[in-house]
Amino acid sequence: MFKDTNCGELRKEHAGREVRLAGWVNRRRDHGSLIFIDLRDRSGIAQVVFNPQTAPQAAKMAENLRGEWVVGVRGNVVERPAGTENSKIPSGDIEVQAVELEVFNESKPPPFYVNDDSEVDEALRLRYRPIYLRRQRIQNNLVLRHKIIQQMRRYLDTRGFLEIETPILGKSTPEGARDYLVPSRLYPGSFYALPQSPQQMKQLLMVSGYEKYYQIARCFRDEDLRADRQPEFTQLDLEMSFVEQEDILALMEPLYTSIVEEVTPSKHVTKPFPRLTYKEAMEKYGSDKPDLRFGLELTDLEPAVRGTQFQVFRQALTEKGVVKGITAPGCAGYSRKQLDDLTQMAKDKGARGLITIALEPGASTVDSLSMEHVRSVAARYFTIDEVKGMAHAVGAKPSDLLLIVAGAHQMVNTVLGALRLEIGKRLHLQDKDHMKFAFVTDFPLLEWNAEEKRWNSAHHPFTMPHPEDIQYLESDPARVRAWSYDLVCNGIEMFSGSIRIHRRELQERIFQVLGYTPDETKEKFGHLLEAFEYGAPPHGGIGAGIDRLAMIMADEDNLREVIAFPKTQSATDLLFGAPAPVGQQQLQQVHIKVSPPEQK
RNA sequence: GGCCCGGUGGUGUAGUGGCCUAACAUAUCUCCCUGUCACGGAGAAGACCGAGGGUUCGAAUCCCUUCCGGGUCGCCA
Repeated sequence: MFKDTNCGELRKEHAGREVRLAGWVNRRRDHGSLIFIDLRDRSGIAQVVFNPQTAPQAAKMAENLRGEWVVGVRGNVVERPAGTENSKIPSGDIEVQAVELEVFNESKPPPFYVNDDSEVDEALRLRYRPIYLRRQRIQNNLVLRHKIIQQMRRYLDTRGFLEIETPILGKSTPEGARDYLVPSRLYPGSFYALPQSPQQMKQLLMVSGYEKYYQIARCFRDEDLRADRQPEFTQLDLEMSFVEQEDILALMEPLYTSIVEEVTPSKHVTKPFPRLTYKEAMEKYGSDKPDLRFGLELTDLEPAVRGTQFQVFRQALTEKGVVKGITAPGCAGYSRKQLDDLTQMAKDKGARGLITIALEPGASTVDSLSMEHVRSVAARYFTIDEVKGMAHAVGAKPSDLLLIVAGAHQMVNTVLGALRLEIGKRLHLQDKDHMKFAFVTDFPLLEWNAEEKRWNSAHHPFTMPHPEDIQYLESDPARVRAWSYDLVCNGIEMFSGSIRIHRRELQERIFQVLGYTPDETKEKFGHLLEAFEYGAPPHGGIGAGIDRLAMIMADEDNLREVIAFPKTQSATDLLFGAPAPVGQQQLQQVHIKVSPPEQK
């Protein structure tokens, strides 16, 4: 070993000891003859002093050191002279007086600063990833990620779970995201697909009697990227036999609370996790993954405006739509521009428009409001009682702003949900140190795909319908609730899971509702259906995004900061240059002929 | 595929029609400095403004095309 001590672990107790350190030159302070080096390794930083009087040769060499050179130092740990301690670093009470210096490797000036957290162009972060990964911040993030995964393994191991690996080379299945394909050399024209998740594999493991399975599984989806979506990502994939929904939730809640408590104790977790049904989530928050760190709930305003003369509301109500609103506290003073921005946002999400009503602070209470305190483009259509009624309903006070959307039920919820988040953001109601988890249950089993004119699985086709609703599978598919559940946190989906179907007949019925012919079903899912004929236990599980969990625990707003080697938004790897063309010979081996894309 | 934002010395920014022969900070190089810790001081070098085309007497700045990065809608069972 070139080192016997980690830089960041040196403390007062080590004074008097001779140590060998090795690491990178984080900073150099050259005082002419005295030279200070901040030496950095994974553990942190230690100050090394080169004194020409005590170690002339090392001091001479030290004059040439520059940032990011890799060096080894032999020296003596001493307490710093009184008054020169540095309280900013843990090893700041001591320093190492160098006796001997060895340069393992020099470094060109790095393409960006390693020793601070300054902004770096994303392309540079990716192009020079090995250097970017030296930064303290991302090292912390990767350590945090490691700890999350360790806690998962620890927790599940003590509860009798087995970690079992499943293949990466699998078979393409319909439904879901676009697959990444891998051509077969031995079978011309045939392809493997990389798993979108090990869903069917883990269900088969249940059939095999493993009862409690998990895996830290890499998943692949060939869809467009987002700040919180990479083409390959990591899931905690988990499945259990002989369980009901309640058993899974009871297992998962302590897992997540223990992760946060162990890994980021400074963050606050609300226990127990609140639960809401999909319906409640949509009605109150306009989202199936609500951010519960703040209120501003959506409220039905129909009772307050039932008799209104305002045509927009009347029409919405006659057409079986709804009128709902939220309060933006203290926003009555919003400018025309700010209101226009909100209106535009509402329109982008599908609303015909947005009704804003500013309650100016002139009145002391809602009841003492008069029309002169009400600022709204629709003011002249409302009676003061209607305004008061709406204000009471959404809990608004003078100086607040009401945002109201009328129209089709679902659209109104979605639009107000987006506005709610926007107001929450503007008013800084999203506390990063609060991990507000919640379970969302009772999702619909199916969703109508208007484009393809057929029913899609809301979760996936293996989800167990609510037993009470099975009778409506064919007659009223939209009415069927699923035995599925999500965990959300701060407006982000943390995991998604369900109780699965374990009987062939029911699974076949579902495929039929999804529009598959018996032949297609047999061809695409025969292996699973067959397995169900040999004693499949009731089972269920989850798939949990590990990258996203790490992201919010690390206070990052982009997945790339918690992944060592991420891809760009256009799914390229700027470090390796992937994807890249391959030679003719390689293509021939896998029987691929490339046809160039059509010219525009 | 649509929409939006960005690309200026190594890095991060400023400059949005003439004052730009492009500014500032930092990094780099040279010299000085024995208690600094984002050390300090003096000096030097370094970009023709992502690329191509156009408008104009004049373009980093306006327009078009294109490349790259980012955000977002669609998409993501």
